[in-house]
Amino acid sequence: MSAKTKKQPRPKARLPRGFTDRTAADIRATDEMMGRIRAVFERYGFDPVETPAFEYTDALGKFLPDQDRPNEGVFSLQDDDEQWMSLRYDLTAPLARHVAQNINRIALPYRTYRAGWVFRNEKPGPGRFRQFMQFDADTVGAPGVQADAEMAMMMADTMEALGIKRGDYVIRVNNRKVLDGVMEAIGLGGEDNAGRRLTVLRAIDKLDRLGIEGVRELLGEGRCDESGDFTPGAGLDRKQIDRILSIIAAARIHKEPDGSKKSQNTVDFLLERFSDTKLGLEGLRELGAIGALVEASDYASDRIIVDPSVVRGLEYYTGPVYEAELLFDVVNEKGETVQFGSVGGGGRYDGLVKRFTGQDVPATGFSIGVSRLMSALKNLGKLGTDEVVAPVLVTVMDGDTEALGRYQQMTQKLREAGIRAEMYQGNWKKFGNQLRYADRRGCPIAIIQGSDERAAGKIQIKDMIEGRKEAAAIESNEEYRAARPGQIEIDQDDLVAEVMKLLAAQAGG
RNA sequence: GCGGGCGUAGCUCAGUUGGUUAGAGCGCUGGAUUGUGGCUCCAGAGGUCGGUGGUUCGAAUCCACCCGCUCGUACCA
Repeated sequence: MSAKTKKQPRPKARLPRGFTDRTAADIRATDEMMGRIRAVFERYGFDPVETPAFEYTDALGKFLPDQDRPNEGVFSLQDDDEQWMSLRYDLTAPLARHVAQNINRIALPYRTYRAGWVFRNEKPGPGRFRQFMQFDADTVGAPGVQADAEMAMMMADTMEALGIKRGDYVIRVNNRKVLDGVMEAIGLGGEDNAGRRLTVLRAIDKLDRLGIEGVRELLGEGRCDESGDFTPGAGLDRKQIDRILSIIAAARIHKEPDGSKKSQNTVDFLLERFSDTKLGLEGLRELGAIGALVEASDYASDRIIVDPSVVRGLEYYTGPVYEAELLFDVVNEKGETVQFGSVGGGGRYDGLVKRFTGQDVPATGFSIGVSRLMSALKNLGKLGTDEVVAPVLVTVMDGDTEALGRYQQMTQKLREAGIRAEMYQGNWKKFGNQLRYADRRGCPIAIIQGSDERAAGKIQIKDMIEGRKEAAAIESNEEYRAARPGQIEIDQDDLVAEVMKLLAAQAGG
């Protein structure tokens, strides 16, 4: 036996991990969601703009393309001119590139939105994919906190446009300057401590999952998880830890529902204790201004609140940061309760355009995790309830060209009347298979015309839904096959009218 | 990265103390029941037993290493 006759191994039908196929229901649900989000953004006066999935790697971030791969975390490849290109990992960095490149043509402040797939080359997990969709809005060239306040309000409106009730979500607002100020005050300022500051921020970011005690461990010596793995901490002493914990606890202290003053109370509380650095004071004043702005439009207390524990994407944010959080529990397919937490967030990134142009172009924006939010909404029953009706199936009794032409003509007539319709394309010789197909596909109606009906100028139309009910009572096979449940005979000239009538009756009942 | 669990047909799994051509159910395809969804019956396709090396007369089974999946943890501009 030569190698030629040896069977070649077949490729395995499998997806790269962290990627997923989208079903018809997912696609339709996403389209519906995106339509609602878009309507809100348009109403706020934002215009769409789109950038491609690939960017030159240096435009995305901070990398040196002189290694085998520019950076973990992004998918990169080398173009035929040996330049490194990467798939975008968010929509903000490409927007900064677009604005920098077209700065002379764009009227600032530039209010813009876009949706698109982003890619992260990271280890995936449940609900975490390596390709997912984001929907972003940004205001570029707006230095004032009113732009940040408006973003938070638009996020709130978007949540409600998606059917999430007030009280089922909250927009939390913080300011990076506040935490930076505190860290400066406890001796973590300066270049030397950049690494420790990052460790501190990461520890705070885990508050939701690990609780206050877990964060305390991570701020100190470190934490040992249940698998025995040890995470080194920031190595702060007790006084420093208490100082940081007291600020992130401030939001909880002011959780009593005493109405619209909540955010102002939090800010006042923080001003009393944490205004010992210039940076921190500036941050708190900005937070106070945002609180006053959202309160003026009546978004305070139950929709947008100040919360000093919000950290967000650490690298490029320079001022206010905000995060949309779902407050209800979601039960997944396995019946487990999942806390969805953050479904979107953003903040001010004053330095991103400057990377390209050297000029200050302050900007603020946010991103909605469409895929994540969709699975939450799906579980909540807010989407996919009104299903698309499957097509009417025109069955095939005779497979010669002339007969096929007649069936095709019926199908076209239905389509011309605006009815979803298809002619059976499988093995027509097994009529049972045709109805089985119609059944599984969820077809509402099957159209049947054999030689008997044709000779009489008739057509049988079968109500698949009614037929299923009637068939359930039948036991013997002979009877079952003879019964033709749910079926009526009509004049073939009345096909379209009768189908429309039946569809309307099904939709009504 | 680190730690735990798991790899046999498209899916869910069985496979004796190591023993001959590796099985089942579901699904798929074709057929029977005059031209009707469920039911029943017949037939068929589908497997480098995750990979490589070793022990052995003989390995899906035992050993080593590797790979993959999965859960936790870390990372996530």
